[in-house]
Amino acid sequence: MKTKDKIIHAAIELFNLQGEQNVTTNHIAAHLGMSPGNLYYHFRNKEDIIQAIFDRYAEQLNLLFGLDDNSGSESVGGLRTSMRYMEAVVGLMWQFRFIYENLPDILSRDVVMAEKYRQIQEPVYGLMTRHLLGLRAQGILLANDEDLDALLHLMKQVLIFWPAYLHTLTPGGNITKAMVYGVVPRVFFMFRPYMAPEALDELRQLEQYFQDKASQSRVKEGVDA
Amino acid sequence: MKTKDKIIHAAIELFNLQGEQNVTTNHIAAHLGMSPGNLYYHFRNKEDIIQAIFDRYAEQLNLLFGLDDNSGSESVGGLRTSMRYMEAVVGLMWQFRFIYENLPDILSRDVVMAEKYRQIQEPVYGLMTRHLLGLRAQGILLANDEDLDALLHLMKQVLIFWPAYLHTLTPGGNITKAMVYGVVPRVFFMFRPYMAPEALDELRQLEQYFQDKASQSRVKEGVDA
DNA sequence: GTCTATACAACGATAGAC
DNA sequence: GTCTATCGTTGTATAGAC
Repeated sequence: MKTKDKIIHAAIELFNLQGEQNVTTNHIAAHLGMSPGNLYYHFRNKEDIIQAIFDRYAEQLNLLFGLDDNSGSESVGGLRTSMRYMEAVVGLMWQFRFIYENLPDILSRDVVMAEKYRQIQEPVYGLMTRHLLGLRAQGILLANDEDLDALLHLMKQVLIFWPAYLHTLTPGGNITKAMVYGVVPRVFFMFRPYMAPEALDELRQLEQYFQDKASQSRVKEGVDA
Repeated sequence: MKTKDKIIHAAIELFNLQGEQNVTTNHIAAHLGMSPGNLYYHFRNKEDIIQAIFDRYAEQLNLLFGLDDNSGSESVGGLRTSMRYMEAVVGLMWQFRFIYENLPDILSRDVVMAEKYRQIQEPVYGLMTRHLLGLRAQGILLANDEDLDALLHLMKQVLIFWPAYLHTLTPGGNITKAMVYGVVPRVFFMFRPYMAPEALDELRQLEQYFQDKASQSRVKEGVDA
């Protein structure tokens, strides 16, 4: 693994564990048994490191949501696809939780990153809009345009700030992957009043699936920290 | 006005305007045309100032939610009371928005404040639980215990992180009071599927009331910054 | 590429005169 | 109560040898 990658990796780990603001460039270097000077050979400054992490985040996001394949054949998908999206979100939320935990702070400190963030998120919400419209076309979701939009934005806010919310609830401040999975039933709860009765059964199954996931990761907690 | 109060006042203003972490004790002193030494005569350190602000916040919260009057005569109230609560929340969110905008950060930096925060919030959510149960008893709200609890926690998260969410949406990062009012229709939207049909009309009136409020403050924007 | 050593700036906080 | 002056610490970042 290249030194640059090692630094990025260590930075993510320390940021997640101790909070981005509590981790200095010296900490990162020390954690790698490396001199601060060496770190600055590979990165201009701390912001530069965070930006590199953001790029990784964007990469994974595009990959998981299939935003790269410009094959034009975007599968609308049913509730199974919704589930895949939720898994992607939860995975990213865990992997890059320091971003979610201090979003306003990180964005307000660097205008470039704020712009980058919005450009990363935008296509995802385009995709989600099309996905919800698809669910409605299939008769799974029963809602007018206005309600669909409200649901989308509500979901957006709840998802983005879920790690931050967990952070305020836990005294020590350390959240677990199982806790992150806890957002799924909440999102489903918001959609339930708008689900077609026939689809409720499948939704229940998906909810069960996520509950199992949550307990699985509760067992192997710390392994994939 | 006593110097101590002036400092608190200035601190709140600067924190709200520029973000708590971007405001140093020197900035506060300079803003008041005062020496740093003088500021430190009145407060032991920066945390001390923030704690004082927290105490003010708690005071106002207790006042607005009537948590002081231990007369035992807690009026359960209908939707008009819900409205009063919403106004209280929005008002506090605006007045102390820097707290809401960087909650995880502020709490993680100071364990004492984290505990204080939880002790401030707790009775409010007790009150809100009783209020929602009251609405159900009056036939305004139709939901089982589980759904009521889910609604409460969802509302809690949406409200607390509304200013932070707005912060991520606005490029400059400066939010307005009118924008803060925007959370009200979202909260109402979450409850709508569980409202009794007879109550929907009154809900619509309340929504109109808040829309007017929002445009009013849009006009006098900056006056009560 | 990596190290040691160090410059530099910012901020928090204090001492002591008035 | 308020000032001026200043210290100490910490974190960012660079210079220059290896």
